[in-house]
Amino acid sequence: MARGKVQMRRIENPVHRQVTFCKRRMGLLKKAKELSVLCDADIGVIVFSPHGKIYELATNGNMEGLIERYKCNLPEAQVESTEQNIPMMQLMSREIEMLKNKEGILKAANDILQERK
Amino acid sequence: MARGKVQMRRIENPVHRQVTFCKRRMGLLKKAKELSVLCDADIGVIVFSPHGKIYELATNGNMEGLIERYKCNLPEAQVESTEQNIPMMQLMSREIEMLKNKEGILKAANDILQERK
DNA sequence: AACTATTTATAAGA
DNA sequence: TTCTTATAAATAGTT
Repeated sequence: MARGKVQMRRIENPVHRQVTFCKRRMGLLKKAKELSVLCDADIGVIVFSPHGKIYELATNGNMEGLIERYKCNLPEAQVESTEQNIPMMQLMSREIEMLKNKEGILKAANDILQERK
Repeated sequence: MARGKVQMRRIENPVHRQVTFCKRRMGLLKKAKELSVLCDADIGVIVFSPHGKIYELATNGNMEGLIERYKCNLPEAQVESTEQNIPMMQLMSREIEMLKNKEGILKAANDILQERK
């Protein structure tokens, strides 16, 4: 956003990524607080870093309460949502599968380009 | 933030407040998406409007899962985290990270090839 | 962590 | 709500 546009994709350089994460995370939480104050809204933000560290903001000071309120307002059927009961391991399995698929697609694209060269 | 600074307090004019709510809400969600993509983070945002309407974003596409993950990582909850699953979860975390790195390398290779073409 | 050149977000107006 | 535009704010690259 400054001194050059940024491409909307994962920053590969770990140092650069960490710095940007820190800067933008602060920016995001600031924006959330501002929206909350200016417009009288309740806002919850949860951020999981790539390494699993959690950063959070609940403008009403209570994330648990905010989550409860969120769940109470979900369309009826979701109370017994299966998603809620899916163990973490299953979620991770899905992510791994998705990433492997992506990898396959990228490799294929790569191969095609190399042949043309 | 433009054509005049804004005071950090509730906007009293209802029309003005509604317009600002709409604009800034979109801005907040955009920022959250950007942070997620650039820095490989999972982010959940829940916004309750003053009238109780809910706006939400879960960058992994699943707010329920994100909330579960959040709850699992709360200090109180960590006690009941079954030790049995920890080693497997760590292995899976590593695999996910490795796959993401691979993805980045492949994308970069792809870009280089495309430029040469 | 601080500094700026730029990009982005957005307040006010239409 | 949507568009425009002047200006405030955020931030990418650098030191």
